[in-house]
Amino acid sequence: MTKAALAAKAPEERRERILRATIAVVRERGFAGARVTDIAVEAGTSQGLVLYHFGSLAGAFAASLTLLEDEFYEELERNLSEVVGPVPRLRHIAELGAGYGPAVGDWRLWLELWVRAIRDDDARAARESLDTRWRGALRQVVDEGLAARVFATSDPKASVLRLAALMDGLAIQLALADPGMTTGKFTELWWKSAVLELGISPVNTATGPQGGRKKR
Amino acid sequence: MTKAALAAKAPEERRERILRATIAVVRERGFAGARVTDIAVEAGTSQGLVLYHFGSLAGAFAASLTLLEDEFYEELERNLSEVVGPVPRLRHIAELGAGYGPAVGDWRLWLELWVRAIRDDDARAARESLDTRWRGALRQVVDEGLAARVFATSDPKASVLRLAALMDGLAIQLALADPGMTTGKFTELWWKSAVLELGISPVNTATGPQGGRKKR
DNA sequence: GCCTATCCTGAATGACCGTTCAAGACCTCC
DNA sequence: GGAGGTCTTGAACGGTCATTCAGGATAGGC
Repeated sequence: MTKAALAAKAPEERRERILRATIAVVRERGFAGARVTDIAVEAGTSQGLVLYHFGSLAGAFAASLTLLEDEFYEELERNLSEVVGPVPRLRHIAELGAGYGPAVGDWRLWLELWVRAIRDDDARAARESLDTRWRGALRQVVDEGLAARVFATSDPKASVLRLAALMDGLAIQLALADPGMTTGKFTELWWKSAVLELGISPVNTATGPQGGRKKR
Repeated sequence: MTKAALAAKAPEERRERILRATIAVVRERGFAGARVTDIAVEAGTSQGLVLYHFGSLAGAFAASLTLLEDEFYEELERNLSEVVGPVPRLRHIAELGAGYGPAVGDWRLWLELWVRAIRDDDARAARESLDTRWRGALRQVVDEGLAARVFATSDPKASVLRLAALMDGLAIQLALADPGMTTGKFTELWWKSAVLELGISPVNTATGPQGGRKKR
């Protein structure tokens, strides 16, 4: 049965490989430039199989969005759990945005998603869900900070909205490699706004003392 | 000669009409969805003429970007001159972003430009120029305010960067009609940030007294 | 060990669309 | 008033894909 079980999983694995390939290709060429053939090659299968599983190219796009959502959620949670205490956590978020990984590529993917969301309902739903979740996470950190009295804001919801929007706006410049924008500047610009927005006192600004990053 | 002069202008007028049509079509369908035929129909001419003037569809896109830049500059200047004094001017900017016109459509065009800028050099150059100019205008207002001692910031450049980025970020939500985002909220969220960022005292917050909008 | 449903392939199909082109209109300048 | 350039047209061309399809492989149930 072990062999059977493994074998039974094969089609499912193929399917997922195609979804990952779809995301990779979109990241590379954008929705507008992604071809069925590109996806098939990237996934190491045939065009036919892409269509067999998802019915159409648009279907593959749509399906890949839900994978994207799932992974985003997962990674977000993993990332935030790495760090304790509202201030370090917020600082961590500032650094996450700049990303230690292939952040520029990721932000480009985000831009692609925004534009697709203008005209495609699946994309619209996905980006809305992603954004809501993301703002929710930020909100949670803010609430923690308020409860601990290290943050102060009269309108947490508005503060979160602004901080989230600021990150998107800075991300555009990062994604487009605007001259003068670097990951370091990204982090510092956002962090400074967060400090201002949430009335974090300079005493609390240092990340060292009350918690801090675990590593990396 | 009057008739001759008018006639001589005709080709040039056609050309410009095509460029405007190009922008209109891109606004409507995005770069990815804009066809030569769409542009021709929108401009009331033939496909052939579009290619005759601009060599290729990409050429028409590129040329339309410079028209876009020109008009953006012009409108920006016109808009800012409508109002005097740093605080009212800043407030005016907050309202401009939300736009009393077809702002949502315009922001969508902006999104399109951002994504195209990822892979197309003309678009990259255009958006960079647009953005630089825009930040320059904001900077000028900030400097005015600093000189008049109604604004206070330790790092005007960073403040401008943040306020510009925040506007872009909020614009995404406006463009995508994120539930809960309206033009009114857009203005207020941004304005509140500007007040915080530039240390505008509540006394100066009211737009009425020392200058204010002219009308509309 | 066959049978059937699922999975998979890649060649064939056909639509779409950018670009080319041959022809004609129109203007200007001589 | 006509020669020669610039404009303008729309039909024809050719390339690029998404999608279809006919046929195989594979595997689990009988």
